[in-house]
Amino acid sequence: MSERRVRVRFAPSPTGPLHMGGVRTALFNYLFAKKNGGDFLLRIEDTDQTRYVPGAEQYIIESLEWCGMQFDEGPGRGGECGPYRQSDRKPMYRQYAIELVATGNAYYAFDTPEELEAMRDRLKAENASVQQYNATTRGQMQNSFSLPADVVASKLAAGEPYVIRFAMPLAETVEMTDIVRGRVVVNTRELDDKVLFKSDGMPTYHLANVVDDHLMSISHVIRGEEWLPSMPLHVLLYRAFGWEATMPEFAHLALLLKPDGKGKLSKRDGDQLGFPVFPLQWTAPSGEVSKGYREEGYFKEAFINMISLLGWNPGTEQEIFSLEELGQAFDLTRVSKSGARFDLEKAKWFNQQYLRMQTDAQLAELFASDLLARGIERPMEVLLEIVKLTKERVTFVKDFWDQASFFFEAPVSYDEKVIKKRWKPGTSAMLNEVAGVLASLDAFDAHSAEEPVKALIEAKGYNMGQVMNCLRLALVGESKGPHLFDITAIIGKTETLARIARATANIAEA
RNA sequence: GCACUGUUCGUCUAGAGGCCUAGGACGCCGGGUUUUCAUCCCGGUAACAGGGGUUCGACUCCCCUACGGUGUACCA
Repeated sequence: MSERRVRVRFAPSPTGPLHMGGVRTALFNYLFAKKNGGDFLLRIEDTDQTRYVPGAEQYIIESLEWCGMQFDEGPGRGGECGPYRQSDRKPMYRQYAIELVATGNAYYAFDTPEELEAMRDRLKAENASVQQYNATTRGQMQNSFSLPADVVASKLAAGEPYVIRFAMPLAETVEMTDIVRGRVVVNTRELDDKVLFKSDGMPTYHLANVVDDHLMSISHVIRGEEWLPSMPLHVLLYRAFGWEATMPEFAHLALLLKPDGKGKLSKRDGDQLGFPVFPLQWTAPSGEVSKGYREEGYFKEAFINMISLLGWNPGTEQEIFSLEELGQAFDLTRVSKSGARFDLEKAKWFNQQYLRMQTDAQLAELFASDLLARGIERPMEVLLEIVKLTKERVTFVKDFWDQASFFFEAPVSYDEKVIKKRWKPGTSAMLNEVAGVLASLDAFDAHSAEEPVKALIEAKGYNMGQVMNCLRLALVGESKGPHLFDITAIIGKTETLARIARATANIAEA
């Protein structure tokens, strides 16, 4: 058993963009594969053509790529067990369903949707505890267990629509082991005769999933908790096929919850929640656009790191992990049993941590493209200086503009609160004196400018705080930013003097 | 309704019967550094859902209740 090669798969259905919960499921699969030197496959489960959304599959692949989770086998990448899209595997499934019929584990059913509804209504009216197609009700329905063999044969020969249902045992205890939850016991009396093969010729999730996992030699099924209730069906299918010896181990992950604690996070939440639920921006066929972490300015490393710690922890106090490190540290047995709620503040903190890990040159490069979008171009040396001075006060690359726009544009307004507090009578005159000192300088680097200004303030007995803050107001427009003379050095003498002149001319003394 | 599943600070979590006066992180609050803002440093706030057992001893084991989640489709 322990000799078995680890092979896991992420098996989304292309009914829309992948949301962060899906990304986390993919990530845990990926990390488990890395940890165990195994394979990570991508399989597209598109057995429901009515829910197919154009672009969704591409979106899923792009998302995995952005996150750095390269799959070893999958659509567009190939592999020994292809194809990896269930619609492309369609011809393979029927024989498995028929095999189950032959062994008495499944049967043909001819009931129409109306008949099914009638059955459920009737059982409901009788106050039955369950309204299901199962061992006790199937005898009253239209199927190959209840109908005479010749009738069934003629219906099939006549091409009448049918489905193939699993014959769930009447009352049998199924004991299973889940890596996250431990032992799970269910009695089959609670389960129904699930449709395995649909009348449109496609398998349902249950059949396709089990058959493909078997054919692809999947060793561990790591999926969302919404599948926990169907684990017994799947286990029974493995038994019915005689594949129990190579049945994968199961691990059901607790779901990501909505921030208000009302249900699981779903695709439909879009960005109604005040934060993105998708890794990448998504434009629905309707034209509606949902935000993505990538477009919001998150580093993918921060996104992955943040998501990895939702429902898992390494057991140490380390919180910052590269994808590589996660692959070393990951352990399925340390996955928590309860659902996790995402915290935007923590996500921002992660991004800030990763932003600080970037080199100044990388940040300058990123800032440069942001500036370019604003029509601003500056030499890289200058941007490098600005980045060094402001990187400690930003969380996202896009924040650089808020923290550094005054390096490029003179303030258009002045913070009223600062004016009220600092711009006392005589301020303009003081600043003009400072301007006079600055105007006389030859060298204009931070040190050369700072010393004479301070000397002036001390010689005249001015209030250092008042002069400096007012000078900052003139240059920046508000009370923020790096060391004042680092600013003057970058914007230069001409611009510095111009801003002082404009401020003294425009700000009224309180 | 029924089945399954879960429940430690606001949030993510540590805790596998005595190491717990329940630890960390984010947030928040206070203080210090900074002539501004931010950073940084220091400190603080805040939780074992409730009730029964078992045990010398329960956050840890069992039962019940409450609350939450998922499932109950020819959807995945």
